[in-house]
Amino acid sequence: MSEPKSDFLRLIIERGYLHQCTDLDALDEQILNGRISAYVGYDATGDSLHVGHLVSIMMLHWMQHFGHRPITLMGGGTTKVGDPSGKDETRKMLTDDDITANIASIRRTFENVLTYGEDDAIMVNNADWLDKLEYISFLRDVGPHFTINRMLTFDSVKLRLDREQPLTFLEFNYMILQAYDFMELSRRYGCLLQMGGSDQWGNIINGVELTRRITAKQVFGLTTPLITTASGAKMGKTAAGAVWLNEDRLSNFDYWQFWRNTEDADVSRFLKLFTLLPMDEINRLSKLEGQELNEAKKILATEATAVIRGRAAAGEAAEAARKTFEEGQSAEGLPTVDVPAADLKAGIPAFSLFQIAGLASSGGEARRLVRGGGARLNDIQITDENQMISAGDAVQGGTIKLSAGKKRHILVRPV
RNA sequence: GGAGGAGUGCCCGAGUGGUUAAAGGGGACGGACUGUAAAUCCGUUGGCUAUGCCUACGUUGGUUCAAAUCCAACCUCCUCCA
Repeated sequence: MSEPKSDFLRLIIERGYLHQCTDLDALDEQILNGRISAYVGYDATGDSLHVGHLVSIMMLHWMQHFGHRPITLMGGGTTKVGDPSGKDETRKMLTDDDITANIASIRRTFENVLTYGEDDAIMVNNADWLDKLEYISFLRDVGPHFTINRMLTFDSVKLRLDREQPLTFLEFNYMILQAYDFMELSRRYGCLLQMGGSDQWGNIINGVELTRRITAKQVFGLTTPLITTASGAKMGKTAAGAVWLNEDRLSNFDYWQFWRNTEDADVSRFLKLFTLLPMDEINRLSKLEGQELNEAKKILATEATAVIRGRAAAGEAAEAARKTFEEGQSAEGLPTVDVPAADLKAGIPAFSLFQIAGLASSGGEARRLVRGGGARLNDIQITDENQMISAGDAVQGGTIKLSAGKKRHILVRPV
């Protein structure tokens, strides 16, 4: 395949977003011909996406950047069915209310990255059409285009069957519905392209083929690589769990810290994937070595945070980090936990307060933290796990700073 | 349907009557060293109203002073045969 001519494809290749594409040359031509619409589907199982979704979100952003129309498809309908990919167990069923709330919550993240509007990015919910499907007519329209033989060869199905894990008929239908989504988006919005992670390749292909067979239109699929860290770990796993994109799940400070703690070997790649910095700037930063590379990491952290949390939030997080780590003082931008003033007045044992602050998941863990010498109160090491901490320990600003290790800091605020 | 094997802590995996909250490894957390990196080294790693108590080795019941370990039934998975 020749070097693409469109800015969009050139950029995503240069920045490392491309894994596979159904027909790169033809897609390139379509993009050159004018504005296209492209979509990525997101599950509505949770109330926030996490960094694992970030690559595809960036793709949507770049789409819009180059004047195309990104569509965020929320799986309000498919979530009721459950994607069997990569799972051995059937998911618990969510209610319509849960799903609606999840979609609203996820949308808040997207609003920082995309511009929504009549003629801009749109968010659609596949429940809008899936909920209304009539079984027999749906079967007659779509059913003939899928053979069971082929469906059984798809990894999402095959893996489950190979392990003799139950796969319900409900879940078995997931891939058909996802394929149907693509066709529906093609019909409704002239959507030409579906993007997604490499694990979605099979599902995407189904949509491309179904659309071709029923509407005789060529649509395209494009996948992004699975991003792992240089050490081989899947990205975005921390002790606290996933690295959430929603602020109410993970503070701006902690989100910034996640990027700040990137391994040296990942800095260049992550700058390309997760920031909007121009390539010559990234190339310059990538040349930094040793201690200087820390500057690149700070830029990575701030820029990556700015994309998802906004420029202001990124700046505050960077400033809070600077004060905390470079000047060693407690800063306002640190994550804060509210504790009833009455409780604090009476005094709370140190181990208990660490647990309340979320720095330890159990009292025992908090006690161990203290015993190991990793617990600090207002930057002074705590030696007695039962030490009472009370309102009198509040410093300027009326908050109490707790630290677990060198990197995790929390301000406790009496309310 | 028949024969055999297996189910252990977050994960992998050792353990075949008491000294087992359960070896070892991974992961994670803390400490040292650094650059808020990696690598390395040290420590910790079920819960609690905590020098004690409670809960844990697929499930339920049983034997025993004492069970992850023995017995029975059941559930699940793997291999071979039909």
